[in-house]
Amino acid sequence: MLTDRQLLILQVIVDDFIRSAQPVGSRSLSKKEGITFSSATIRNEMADLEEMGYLEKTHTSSGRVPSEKGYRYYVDHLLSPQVLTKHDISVIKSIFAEKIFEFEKIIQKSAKILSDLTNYTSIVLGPAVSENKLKKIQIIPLNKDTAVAIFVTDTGHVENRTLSLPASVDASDIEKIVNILNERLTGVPVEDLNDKIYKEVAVLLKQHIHEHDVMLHTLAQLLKVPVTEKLFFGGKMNMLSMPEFHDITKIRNLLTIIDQEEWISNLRNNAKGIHVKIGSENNISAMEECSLITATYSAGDEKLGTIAILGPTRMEYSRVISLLQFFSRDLTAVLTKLYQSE
Amino acid sequence: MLTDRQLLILQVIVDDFIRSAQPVGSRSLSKKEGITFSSATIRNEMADLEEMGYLEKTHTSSGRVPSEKGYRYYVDHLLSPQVLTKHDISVIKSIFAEKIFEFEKIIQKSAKILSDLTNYTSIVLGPAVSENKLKKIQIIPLNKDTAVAIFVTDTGHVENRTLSLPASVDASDIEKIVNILNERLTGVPVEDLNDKIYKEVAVLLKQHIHEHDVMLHTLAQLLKVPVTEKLFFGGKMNMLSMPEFHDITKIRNLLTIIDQEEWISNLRNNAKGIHVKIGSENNISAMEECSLITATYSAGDEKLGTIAILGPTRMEYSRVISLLQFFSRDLTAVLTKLYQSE
DNA sequence: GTTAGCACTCATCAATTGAGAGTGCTAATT
DNA sequence: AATTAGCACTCTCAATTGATGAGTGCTAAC
Repeated sequence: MLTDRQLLILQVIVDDFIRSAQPVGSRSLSKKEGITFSSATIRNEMADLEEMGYLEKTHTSSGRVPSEKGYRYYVDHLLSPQVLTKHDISVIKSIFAEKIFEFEKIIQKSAKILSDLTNYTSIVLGPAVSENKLKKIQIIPLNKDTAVAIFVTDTGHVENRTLSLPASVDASDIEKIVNILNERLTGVPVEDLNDKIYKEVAVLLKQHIHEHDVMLHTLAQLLKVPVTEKLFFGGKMNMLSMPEFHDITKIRNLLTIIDQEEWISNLRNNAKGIHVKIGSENNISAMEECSLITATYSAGDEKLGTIAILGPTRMEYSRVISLLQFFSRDLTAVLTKLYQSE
Repeated sequence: MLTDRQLLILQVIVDDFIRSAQPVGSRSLSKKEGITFSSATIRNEMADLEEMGYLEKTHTSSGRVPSEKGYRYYVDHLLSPQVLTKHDISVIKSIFAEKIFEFEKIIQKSAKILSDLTNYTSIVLGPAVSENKLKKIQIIPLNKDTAVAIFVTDTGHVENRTLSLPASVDASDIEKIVNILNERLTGVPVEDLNDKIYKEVAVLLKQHIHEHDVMLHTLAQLLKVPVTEKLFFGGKMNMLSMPEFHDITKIRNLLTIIDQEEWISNLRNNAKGIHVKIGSENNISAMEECSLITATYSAGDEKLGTIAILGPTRMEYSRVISLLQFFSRDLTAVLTKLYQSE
């Protein structure tokens, strides 16, 4: 167990390192406010903290730097919640100031503002479309053998696909198909559409449409294409200013990873609330020097999406957590009000 | 005017510098194949070329580097068209191999493949939506005071907006509105929609709809939001590997510019054919060490979009131009075949 | 238990050096 | 008159050195 003095020293080291990105030495530490003991004492304590794995040295005679374990302890036990400034609050409120409510615009703006406020990279995930329920399907012919299929979900998400029509299918057929689809598929979650098509729609198509097998195949093809999940970034380039990423190859790896959407979609599975992943906890080698703080937002009780801030492990945890907390609460309030009118 | 020997020297210097990124000295040049004169002669010629502005020195006793003027001359007069390898050709052909024709997918894939083939950054612009003609408008209510408006254009582009409905507007009103809109606006270029709404639709709304003024205002609001032009990037991070961009701040400026879409939309105004912009010809300070090669693609005679490759001024002009030429011809052929069936 | 003191380590910076690649100029060669 | 060999000179780059300073660990004194 850590003594009070060790906790204090750990906290001050982490705070200082977060601010300066420089290893913290015993002498400079001893001069800090609130530190009443000498540098020698601090050295002894530091040695103990290092042995326990909370601190590290960059080379034999450098100051100490927090280890991942150190950050983890700091986040779990030593974090003093930061009070947001009036400016922070007003900037966040400004996101919701616009009159026309366009969900996509809101989360896009959120990504921008969160990265500006933190100077880190922000990632905002929209509601998982695959869980949305279908509201309406339309098929709009463009010319004699191409058409656009449009799917609208209950949250207002619009998905569209181009399809090629069999030569023998005419306008009245399409009308019939669209009617069947809407009748059978309205209210069905997007992820179940493919199933339903085969189970329920196939039979009806057979009864009413000449080229039912070709059409069935075409429709199924359309639904195979994964839906475009809404996803916005802010401040991708902020990482370039961090001293820990002065190395071109590191930056390259990191930015390349950021652009890959696989790991991001995993964020959707996060439980409600705020989560902090530090360094290797992210399980991605290019992100070993990064921390990721995620929060969720909801409408009523239903979790809709996720907001994340990506920064160096030397991240302002306290500030970012406060910002995310405040932002997610605000966004949830707005969305709850909006959707309860349904 | 330049002598044949000066032309030869200029060409070899540019070729060599493109390959190595190292200043070219007279001695190493004299050993090159096809060079039959001594290093001293070359030094004299180099001095002349420098005086005329085709070459530069990085410092007093370094080798020579092509100047912008040098590159310009090289591109305009010395370029030997590069023959594409079988591999290049088959990779490009593979873009069009898929059966389902989804335009967006094709240009997205094109961006990826062009950046892989060149190791530069590729930018692919879809057809200018604002010139598309409206095919169909739909308004789909989500709940009692929100709805989604969907616009489909003749090229199959789908644009959607969320709108809030005045309380007094009911389903039958919406149906009427949609009918009026479709009757009056089908075939109208997207960029003229706003005009037409006021000129023609306003009157009709007044006759048939109670809340015509609110609805008119809402509709006009919707059309004010700029359309989302299709735009895809490939290999943004390729620039990080170029020796000329080893400097973090340069990279930061460049990547930040790339992400801004203003300058890219200007590319739409390009005339048909291939264009090369070298360094400061781009009129963007962060791109002073970059060249941009653009090509257009069409369907039949109608220009649809633009493809661009962004690389360092020390770019493999010959290869990139050949690739773009081949690619744009192929894409145009595919699109022409597709749209002539209308 | 705490701290002063000291020997020691290591990074960083500036100055120095030598090698190498390159130039410009001049004088000799063709 | 054009070309080239030769040479002095310039500049970069990498390696070396030494001084400085921030830091540590340990020991002995408080």
